[in-house]
Amino acid sequence: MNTKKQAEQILRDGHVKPTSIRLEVLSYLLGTDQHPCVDQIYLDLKERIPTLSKASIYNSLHLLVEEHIIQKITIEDEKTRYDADHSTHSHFFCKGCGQVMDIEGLDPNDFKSPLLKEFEVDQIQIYYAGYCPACKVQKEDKTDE
Amino acid sequence: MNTKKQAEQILRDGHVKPTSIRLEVLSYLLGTDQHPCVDQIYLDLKERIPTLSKASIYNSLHLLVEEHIIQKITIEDEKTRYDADHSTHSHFFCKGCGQVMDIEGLDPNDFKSPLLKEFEVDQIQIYYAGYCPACKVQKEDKTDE
DNA sequence: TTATAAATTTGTAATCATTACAAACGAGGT
DNA sequence: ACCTCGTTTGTAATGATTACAAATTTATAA
Repeated sequence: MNTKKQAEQILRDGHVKPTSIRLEVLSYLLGTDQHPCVDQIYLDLKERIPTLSKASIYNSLHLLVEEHIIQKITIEDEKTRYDADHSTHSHFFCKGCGQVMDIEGLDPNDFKSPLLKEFEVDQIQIYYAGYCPACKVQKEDKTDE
Repeated sequence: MNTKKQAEQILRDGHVKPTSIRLEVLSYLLGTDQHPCVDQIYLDLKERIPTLSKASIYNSLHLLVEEHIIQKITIEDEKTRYDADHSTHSHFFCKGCGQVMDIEGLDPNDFKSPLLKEFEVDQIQIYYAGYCPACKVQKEDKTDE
């Protein structure tokens, strides 16, 4: 559970200088499955690093995305979320609780349309929207109370 | 090729009052495969309707999305695009020319992960990012000239 | 260690898409 | 023609993101 060590290794492997803020941001992302937005990352890290600036979060995130170490999730249009897992997997956005969760169990090769033969595909993002199990039940029970 | 008539029919079928701006917006979307953003729609329609306000474009688009007549495309994070085709199909975003194009030839049923059994899935969006055939060639030829 | 250069981080101001909202407008019914 | 209600408009507010210069830290060389 040493995300700091893990982060340092990933940065070195990617030939990105492991500065303090980069380590903090990547380590934070490695330690959560919540797909946080910039504000969430900022507020949580700010508690331990009072001098932290939001611009630094943006700097680090942009660099990490460019270097393909993390990925952007643009499932909602108001704000961008970030994910330390840059492999091809899909996300579910719950309209009820607003959470974004990982959906596994899909083979990325299923998404290679023959129409893409002539394209260079760098990234595949699959988004589902709807209601997660908990919110679905709650919605159906809205006749009570 | 009468997108105005088509738009009117779709609005009536969806029990949405076919006001002038709604007809203009839906008709515009039906007549293009460019997945335009709000500004594009606004600028193009403004030429024929000088009194047009951007707020009206937002009003109409929001209503049409709510009524499932069109769909939002949030493949880029700076701006939202819109598509009159609300069926499940995928989009390719070209990092070279910035275009968003439709990719057909994928069966939506392939995307039903067993993990989603307990979920209520309202929408599936599949995004590819990379380089389209034209931009791919151009990129590879960058040694010339 | 100290001096110097380079990169990073910070704070603030600017930008830009989107939202909020009140006033003006327009179609349908009386 | 008048009234009413929903639509459209214009403008101001919001909020995420970007730009950028100053302050700070890190790396390098003497």
